[in-house]
This record gives sequence, structure tokens and C-alpha cells, in this order.
Amino acid sequence: MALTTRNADKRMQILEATIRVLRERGLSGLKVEDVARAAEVGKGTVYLYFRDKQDLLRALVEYRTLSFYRDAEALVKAAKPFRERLRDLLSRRLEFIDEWRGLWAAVAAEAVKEDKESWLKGLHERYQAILEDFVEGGIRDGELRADLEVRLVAATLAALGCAPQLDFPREAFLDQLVEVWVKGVGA
Amino acid sequence: MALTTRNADKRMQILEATIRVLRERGLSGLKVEDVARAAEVGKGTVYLYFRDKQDLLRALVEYRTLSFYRDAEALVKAAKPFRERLRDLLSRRLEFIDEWRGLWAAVAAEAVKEDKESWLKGLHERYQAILEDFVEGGIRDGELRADLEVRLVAATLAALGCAPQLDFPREAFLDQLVEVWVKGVGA
Amino acid sequence: MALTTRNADKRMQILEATIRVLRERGLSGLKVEDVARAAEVGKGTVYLYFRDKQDLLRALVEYRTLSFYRDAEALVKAAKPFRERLRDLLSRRLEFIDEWRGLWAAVAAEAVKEDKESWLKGLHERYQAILEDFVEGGIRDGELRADLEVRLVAATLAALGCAPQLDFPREAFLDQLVEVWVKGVGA
Amino acid sequence: MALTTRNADKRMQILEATIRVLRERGLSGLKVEDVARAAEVGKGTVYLYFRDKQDLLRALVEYRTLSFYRDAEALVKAAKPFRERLRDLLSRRLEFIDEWRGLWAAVAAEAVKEDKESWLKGLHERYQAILEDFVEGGIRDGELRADLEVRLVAATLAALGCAPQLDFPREAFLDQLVEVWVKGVGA
DNA sequence: GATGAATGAGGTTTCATTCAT
DNA sequence: CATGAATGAAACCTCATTCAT
Repeated sequence: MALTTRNADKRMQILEATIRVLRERGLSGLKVEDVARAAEVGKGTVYLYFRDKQDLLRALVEYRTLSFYRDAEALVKAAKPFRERLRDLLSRRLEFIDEWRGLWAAVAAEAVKEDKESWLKGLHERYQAILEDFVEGGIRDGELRADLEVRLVAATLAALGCAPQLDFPREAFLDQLVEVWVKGVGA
Repeated sequence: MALTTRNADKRMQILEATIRVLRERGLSGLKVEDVARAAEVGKGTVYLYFRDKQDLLRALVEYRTLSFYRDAEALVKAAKPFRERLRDLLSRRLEFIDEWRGLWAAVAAEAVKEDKESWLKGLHERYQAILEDFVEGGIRDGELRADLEVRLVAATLAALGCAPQLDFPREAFLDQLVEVWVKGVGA
Repeated sequence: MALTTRNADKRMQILEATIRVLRERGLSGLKVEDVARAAEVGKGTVYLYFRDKQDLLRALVEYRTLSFYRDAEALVKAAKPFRERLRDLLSRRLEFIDEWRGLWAAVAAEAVKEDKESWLKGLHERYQAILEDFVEGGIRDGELRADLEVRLVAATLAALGCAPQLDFPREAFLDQLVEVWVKGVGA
Repeated sequence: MALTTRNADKRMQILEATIRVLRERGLSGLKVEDVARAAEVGKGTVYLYFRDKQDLLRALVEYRTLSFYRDAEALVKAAKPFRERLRDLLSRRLEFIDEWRGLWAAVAAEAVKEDKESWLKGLHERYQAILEDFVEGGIRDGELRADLEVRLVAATLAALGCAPQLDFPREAFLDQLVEVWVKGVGA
């Protein structure tokens, strides 16, 4: 138990270190040795918790992505007005993208060499499902037009938020995004 | 002259091979030797046209990105209805994203180690400018609301198009994107 | 402690292997891989102890040269008659030159690309100082003429010993060298 | 004839360029391409005059070494006092060493991979012979002691002149060398 | 003859992975 | 369990050499 806990802690510690190094040094600068140093463990220890570097990356992608999905789900189901929930979702989405510095797809590609397509598709479907729920709820509540094709609209939401080089206030940008999308598909 | 032509041709040949290999093998699978083989030249020849691998990547990013910007500019300035121009733009954007398989940011990060920020910002500003032109034109023509803050709206357009795993017809998705955005900011 | 010892040992092991390979294969035949094999370590291990090949060469030049200087100093300060000390010095000098097979200058040139001049001068000054001490002692003891300019005479000693292709007994040659120089500057 | 002359010229031009590049860039910096540029010919042209790089180096070593021997022979046979002839010889010797920047042995080692020993010995014997002639002449003329073993004394002369880092006037150094040797073996 | 674009063998170096401690 | 010294496969890159023009 204590052991399991300590192990789980160290796993996390390594995963957190990994994304930190990734952000600082980029994908080609991501060395196992640096990850170990950043996690304050020995290099060999990384291999006690992950089969190899690819396994570490796969675990990282799943850890941060599922964490994002969990948050996204909670945010869109919160007891708040529709627009606020949308704004929270998009905000968290921008945060997610920023966390990866645009490297998500590249890391994901390294993380899984076989069955890549189905793995990616599986991940994305979970997000798509969350968004479809949100859209359906919006329609039910009269916030969104009833004649929309849910899957397509959810997809436009998923497609919203590629992080441009923001040289203006993030809040204003978020407001504008919400504004556009709500006007675009709102009732 | 003939030389310049041949040289320019071979440079292109290598760049085209590079993006092909990148798409097939991913970033970590991008070996100079494979690029050379794909371009049907010797390994050393790559180094006649590019200082090193980083230089090759930088040239590739610029080549494809500027090519995209050129097309984008032409498309939004075409003599067509506003919605069609928008659709063409978004279509080309999806194509651009698909071409890189989501690796654009990662490749760009490898391509430039110093002054990265200013280089990225410089590139993005060109795109932002094209979009601002488009938005301003739309306002002038009465297609878009006049009370919009041009830069923010252009930014929402830039943020539109992260390629999700499309499991429905691309055309329908594009139509929906256009629909949402035009409704969102249209007059 | 044990570590330091083991590390120092392995460093030495690699340096000894390097000069062995250098003598056998020449400068252009000096591959890091061969050095590693000769030192009975892996190729990568060499890079644990030396930043790169140039660093290895620099360390080698310093190691063998300082070792020679240390011996030279001890020999000229030994409690022996002047002529014997001179003979021991020249003998060690011939050994040093033979050890490098005439490649000292070439290896030194590879070993240091910047500040080469000051590095070489710095090294040589240590030798010159040892010789000047020896000459001064000789004058004090009445072995050498008192009207000599110490630095110049020390320099002639430094200039003595370019290894010709010896096709006669080394001992006789050494005796002759001693004879000439002592007659030349002796009291 | 004209052709032969032009060819011989171009050969020389390349050899002169080679030693220039060697002095400037060192042995590992000696690229055929740089030699060609320095000689103001095409890279392929070098291969019209020399079988390969090794052949170029062998020709260079022979060219400069035989040139030195020719000069040395003329200098020691000149109609001048003994000491002056000795001084001229040593002066030319220092010049020769300086010309190679200490790289003579290393270049010679690259220049000949097989029969290296006999080639080096053959070259050196020519120099030894010149020096023996000089010593014999000196004895005949009563300038040198008659009880000397000619070969050994000639060898000490050959061993004289390793170029130290001269930080005092070259002329004074030369005078001192002459002084020492003449005193050492003179009548 | 003269050229220099093209080549690829072969060198240097990195870094994921192992394993003895 | 944890470690990091050691390893060598595999990547990058150089440069001697060739050959079509």
C-alpha cells in the first residue's frame, strides 16, 4: 500500500518532469537522462517505471490528455450558464495546447508506433463525445439551434483553439471566441 | 543560369522528399539518409544544398509555410463571393495542417534553436496580416459586422481549423465551419 | 574515493591506449573507435572521460609532456655529476621524441584550435625554465663558463635532440651529444 | 614542350599551394578542395597531376626536402669561411623546420604508408651524407678536430635545430648554436 | 585538358538501454 | 529498490574521389 503509493508518486514525479523537460527543451531535446535529473531520480529508475522511452511518452500523453478530458467534462457539466461553461472549456483547451507548446501531435506520434491510428482515434473520440454531450445539452436547454447536426457542431468546437501567437490579451481573445461560436450556432 | 535552375530544382526535389519522409516516418524517423534516398540523390548532396539538418528543416518550414501564405492571400483576394473565399481559405488551411500531420510546431522547433520566438512571431504575423486584410475587406463589403475589432476576429479565424480526427465528410465539416464563423461575425 | 580512483584509472587507461594507437597507426589513423578497443572500453566510454577527440588529444599532449618535464626536472636536479645529469636529460629527451614518433607538434596542433600559440608557449616555457635552472646551476658549480647568456644557452640545449634516423648505437650518439655540448659551453 | 612546361608549372603551383594551406590550417585542416582553391585550379585538376592526396603529400615532402638538401649542399660548399658556412646551413635548417611548422614528420607519415621506414631512411641518408662531407672537409681544413668519428659528429649536427618557441632574436640564437657546436668539436 | 557537382565510405558523436553494485 | 557507469547501434556530417560536361 505504502509502497504502491510511493511508486505511484514516483511515476507521477517522472511524468511531471517529462513534460517540464519537453516544454523547455523540445522533443529532440528530450533525453531520458534529463528527465531523470529533473525528476530527481536516477536514470535507471525511469526504466523501473516505464518499459522504455516510448512507453514513457505514451503514458505522458495519456496522463495529460485524460486529465484534460476529465477537466473538460467537469467544466461543461458545471452548474453555470451555458456561455460560462463554454468559456471555461475553451480556456482549459488553450491551457492544454499551451502546456504542450504545440508538440502534442509529435509526441503522440513518437508514443505509439503501431495501431497509432486507432489509438489516436480512440483518444479523440472521448473528447468528441464530451463535446457532443455539451452540444446536445445546449440544444435541450434552448441555448443552441435545434436544427444542428450535433456531431458536426461538436467538431467545429474541437477545431476551435489552435493556439496562435497571441499578442493581445488572452481574456479578450477568449471572449471573442465564445462570442463567435455562440453567435454562430446559438439559438 | 542552367546551373541555377538545376540547383533550384534539386533544392526543391530535396525539400519535397523531406516532407514526404516526414509524413511517412514522423519527426524522429526523419533521417537525412532517407531524405536523400527519397530525393534520389546521395547523402552528401543534401549537404551541398543545406548546411545541416536544422537548416534543411528551417528551409522546409519556410518553403511550405510561405507557400501556404501565398495561396491563402490569393484565395482571399479572389473575385468570388465572401463565403466562397472563406471556404477556400479554410480548405487550404486544413490541407496545410494535414500536410504536416500536426508536426508543424515540432519541426519548427527543431528548425530554429535561437531567436525561435521572433522567427515564429514573424511567420505568424504574415498570416495574421492576410487574415486582417480579409476581415477588413469583409467589413467594407458589408459582409461582416462593422463593430468588430479586426485583430481579434482575424485571430479567431487563425484559431479555427485544428485538424480533429475527421470521421465524417470533409466537405460537410468545411461547410459547417464556414457557417459557424459567418453567422458568428457576419452582418 | 574508489570512484575517483577508478575514474582516474580509466582515464589513464584511455590515454595510454591513445598514444599506443597513435604510434602504431599515425595521426590520420587515430580513430576513437580504435582507441576504445585498445583501452578495452566501449566507444561511448571515451566520451565519458573526454568531451571530444580534440579534448582527448589535448589531455594526451599535456599528460605526456608534463610527465616528461617532471622527469627532466628530477633528472637535472639529481645528486650526480653534471655530465651525467646532462646525459640523463638528453636521454629522456630522445625517449620523449621517440615516444611521439615526431608527431608531437602535429598532435598538439589538433589538440588546441584556439589560443594555440599561448598554449604552446606556455608549455615550452616550463621546459625552458627547467633548462635555465640547469644551466645556472652548472655555472654556479663552475661546470659551465660564467660569461654565457643563460637563456640562449638553455635554448641551444632545447634545440638539441631532434631525432635523426639513428643507424648507430644510441649510447654512442648520446655520448657524442654530451661531449659536443659540454665542450661547447663548458668551463 | 610548352605543354610540359605549363604542366610542370601547374604541378608546382599546386605544391606551393599545398604547403601554404598546410601552414595555415594544419594537417587535419588540409583539404584537397582548399589546396585547389589556393592554387587557383579546379578540384579535379589536382587529380590530373597527382594520383591521390597521399601522392600529393609524398611529392610535397620530396619537393621541399630535396630543395632543402640542394640548398644545404650548396651552402656548405660555398667559398666562405667554415663558421659562415655552418651558420648558413643552420639558418637554412631553421627555415626548413619553420616552413613545416613542425609537421614534417606527420606529413611524411601520411605521405607514405608502405616502405615508410626505407623511404624515410633514404631521405635522411642524403642529408647525413651532406653533413658528413661538410664535417670531413672541416677536418681536412683543420677547422675540426681530427680524432672525431665523422658519422657521429654529423649526426649531432643533424640533431641540432629543433625549433623551440623562439622568444629571443633568431640571429643571436643562431650565433649561439654555431658557437656551441664549433667550440664543441672545433680544433 | 579542366572543372566542380555528386557521391558514399568512413569518421565522430549521441543517447536509449542495461546491469553490476 | 535505486543508481549511474558502461555500452554500441545508429545518427550526423565530412571530404577524398569520380566523371559528365
